[in-house]
Amino acid sequence: MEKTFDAASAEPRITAAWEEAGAFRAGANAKTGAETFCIVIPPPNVTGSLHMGHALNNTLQDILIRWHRMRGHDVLWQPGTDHAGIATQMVVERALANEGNIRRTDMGREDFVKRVWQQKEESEGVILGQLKRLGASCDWSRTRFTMDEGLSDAVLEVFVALYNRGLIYRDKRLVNWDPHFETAISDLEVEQVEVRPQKGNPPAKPMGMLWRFRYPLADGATYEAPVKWDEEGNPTSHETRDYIVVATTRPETMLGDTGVAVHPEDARYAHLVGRDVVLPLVNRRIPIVADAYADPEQGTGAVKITPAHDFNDFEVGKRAGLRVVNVMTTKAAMYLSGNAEFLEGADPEPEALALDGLDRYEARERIIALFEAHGLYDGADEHPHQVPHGDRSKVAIEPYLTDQWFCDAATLAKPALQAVKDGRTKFVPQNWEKTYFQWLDNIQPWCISRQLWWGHQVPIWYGIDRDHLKQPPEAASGHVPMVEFCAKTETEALALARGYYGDAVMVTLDEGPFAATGLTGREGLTVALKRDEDVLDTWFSSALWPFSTLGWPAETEELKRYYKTDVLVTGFDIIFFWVARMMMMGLEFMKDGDGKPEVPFHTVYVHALVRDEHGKKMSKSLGNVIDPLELIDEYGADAVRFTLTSMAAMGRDIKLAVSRVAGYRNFGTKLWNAARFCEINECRYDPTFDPASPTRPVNRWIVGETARMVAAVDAALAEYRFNDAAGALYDHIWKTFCDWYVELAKPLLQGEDEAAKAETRATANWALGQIVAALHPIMPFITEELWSGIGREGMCAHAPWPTLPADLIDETADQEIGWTIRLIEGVRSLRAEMNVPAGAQIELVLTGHDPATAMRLLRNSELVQRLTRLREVAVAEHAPDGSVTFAMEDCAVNLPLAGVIDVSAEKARLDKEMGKLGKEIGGLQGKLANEKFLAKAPEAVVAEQRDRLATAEAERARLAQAMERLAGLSG
RNA sequence: GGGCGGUUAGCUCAGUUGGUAGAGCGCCUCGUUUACACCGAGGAUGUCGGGAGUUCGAGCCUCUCACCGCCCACCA
Repeated sequence: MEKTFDAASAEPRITAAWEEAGAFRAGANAKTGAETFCIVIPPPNVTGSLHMGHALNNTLQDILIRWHRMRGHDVLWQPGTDHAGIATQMVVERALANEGNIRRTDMGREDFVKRVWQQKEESEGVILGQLKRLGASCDWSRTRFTMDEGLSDAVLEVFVALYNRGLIYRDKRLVNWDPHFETAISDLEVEQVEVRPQKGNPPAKPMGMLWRFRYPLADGATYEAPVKWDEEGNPTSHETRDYIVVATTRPETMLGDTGVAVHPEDARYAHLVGRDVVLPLVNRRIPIVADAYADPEQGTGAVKITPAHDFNDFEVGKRAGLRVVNVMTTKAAMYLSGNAEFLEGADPEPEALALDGLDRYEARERIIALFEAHGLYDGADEHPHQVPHGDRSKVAIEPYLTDQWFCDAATLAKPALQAVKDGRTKFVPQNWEKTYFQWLDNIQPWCISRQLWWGHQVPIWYGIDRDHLKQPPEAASGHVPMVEFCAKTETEALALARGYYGDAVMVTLDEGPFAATGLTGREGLTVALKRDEDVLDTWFSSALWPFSTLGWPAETEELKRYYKTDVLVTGFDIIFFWVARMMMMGLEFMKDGDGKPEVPFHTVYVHALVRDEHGKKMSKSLGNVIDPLELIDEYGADAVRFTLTSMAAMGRDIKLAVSRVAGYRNFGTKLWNAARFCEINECRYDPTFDPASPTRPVNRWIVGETARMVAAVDAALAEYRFNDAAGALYDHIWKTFCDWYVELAKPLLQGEDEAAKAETRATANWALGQIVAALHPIMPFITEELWSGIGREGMCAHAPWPTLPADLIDETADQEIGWTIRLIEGVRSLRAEMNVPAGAQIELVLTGHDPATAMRLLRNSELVQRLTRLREVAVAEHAPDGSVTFAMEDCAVNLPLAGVIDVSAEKARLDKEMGKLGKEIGGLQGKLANEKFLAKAPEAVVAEQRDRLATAEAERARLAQAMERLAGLSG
């Protein structure tokens, strides 16, 4: 064996061997009749590359998967990738721009989508290859893609079913509009960003301010407005005004104002309710209305109402019957000329019309200036506030009135809530349930349509309402009522349409671009159906992942066998996006054996997010990404995996320290060299070895320690305490096995007693085999290499998981070895403290012991001598003069150092030790003198304190004796 | 505004039913004795954020304050 494990060369070789053997196929290594264990991977974006979050997420899944597979369960880890609508479209558009400024719109939809597929084919292998480099043991033969044929079929099936159940519907309402991507997005894809007034004069962008504008009352009306108040808030002076002041953070939307609202009980304005104002610049008469939404404490108490560009205003407008006037394009530029809504009832100033086509921020600046020029500007205050932004585009979203498809999430949420309340699905850690409940309790309709080209196209075809078929085209040029045909295929849609129109009408498909006004029925009897151009939210298909990947809607063997799946492993950032929606869809479409709705998984394990050193989410745009592949290159996948596993306990953030990766690489090397040691000492594999058979305490001890370690790992993994599993392995391997067992075994392995040697060799190999197997789920590569290296047959990935009965733990051997270790540590410590030269051969004299202790020492004297470099070990009545001494619970250990010893230093040392013991004894005595403690504490605790006191007192007595001896010497 | 976390050694963090405070890294001393210098031996370092309470006993439970962070909703 080499001195170190060469991860860079071994990992690809091992990966290939696993693949060739089909080691990760569903059911591989399963015992007959074994229980199933299934995880569906959170599908990475098809154009993505492995980041730290993936590395953590997939390491944890792989640990569970490998653990169960080794235990002989029927395991499936279902892999795949996500088409990731907006993200992928963005990637391809950027690539197109780099290639020479071709825009998506110049290419046309068909060519563009073709181009995205091409990109998908190119990059899918990248992310999957990276998962393989991490060691992920998915059943790669079952890899799926959210837009492949089968999964698309599932999407259609679900859409049509939900449509027919009335749970998907089309609605015209305000949505979050992303002006960059020119699509609607869901509430979840919006993030609030605080905006503050920008520095500079003039500021780069007018924002973070609250501007006040005067809206003149119509017909020259005036009123007395209070301008000063006394301490009790009663007005003391008034002025005559012919205007009302409104305050806004979004001046540009004033072009679409259709009202001004005041609170019904606001005395300042009550008399104005019902009157009109003339909207400046636009010259549109708009009413002053009373609505409780207007907050007298906010701004001026009078609020401009723009139903087309604000969610609250939209509601106010509905209540007050106000018009909805959209003044922006899909790119959030001003849309004025040729905008019939805007022009109706208005007589815009030329300088207002000049704003047409301007970006909203530029328009804002110009409008403020126009108000100033017209003498209607009433000042402004700094007003930092939150502005919604698109999470992908990072631009401010615009509330926008459009037709969109919605999913009735509130209805679907009910069973999803109940399932968690009933414990049919559990969150680990449990506190995430609260987050889940909170969101589902307040869930809004889910906007599922996107105005993108990359995704599952909405399976809806439109045809003109049959009662309007006979109208001449010119009469139908406005809003023509349409009917929807929802079907999985064109053929089915045509059939539905034929049923609707009857035999007298010819129904065809129109492949041309969609336009609502073009949907006229042909005079005579032909209707051309047009398909809805929108695609579905990516998460719509992701929501089906746990059953669509298993073959649904076909009733496959895998679906029967592996649904419901076992545990979903994910970060908390997608509980809403993904977990909740999988719950909804699973419960809506899947049934258990009794025909009852079935959850997609019984456990959701929520892990932390890997963040940068400042606790920020790693992201390309921030440039704070640590690339897991670079870490794998440098330290190997095992080290990266072990690092992430050992940090899995952290609450919400993992701040990655590269130094730890190096440390765990060293840990692998340590194990590697322990295996080398065994090889050099001919510790060969003995298939007939029975771990209960060793007779030497050292061997019995390591068997017991191994059993303890495996039990700890099992218990930890069963409760998803990954870091505890890693910790148990780390301690056992480094401290117990390498630091102590290997050292304690050396005398036996290198001694003359052939029987002891044979037993130790077999035990060492056995213990190493257990270690390698138990470590495999976390460090699959080095363990796979070692498995054959220590003479085992087959793959470590299919090795039987260690099962060690607790009766392998031998208390007697534990005590003997534990005592010996403490003795060795004591001697070493004393030698170091006394500055005894490393080469100095000194002796040890035991005093104050009973015969059993003496025997114990003599049984282990060879070990003790060797590990502490002693010339001789002896027992005596009295310590030799000039000894330094330390106390154990059942003896005093003396090292005669005549001539070397510094008497006063030794006295000081003993003083210090006795002081420490005295303090402990004082505390224990106090406790044991406390009647309440004796009365109320459990007996075991009281007994433990008594033992501890006795030990401490005995040790102090031994040190006191040593002190007396020293007193007889000079110094 | 609602909710959830965090505050433990110089740094990054563990600490599972309350019962002698731990790890890794870093630091100091010694050491290349044939598994390993990606190493070994020894060592130093903590009013467990502040305060109060419950308890025989609190890092852990309760209350409160402070600071840091996240999520949700919303403030024209």
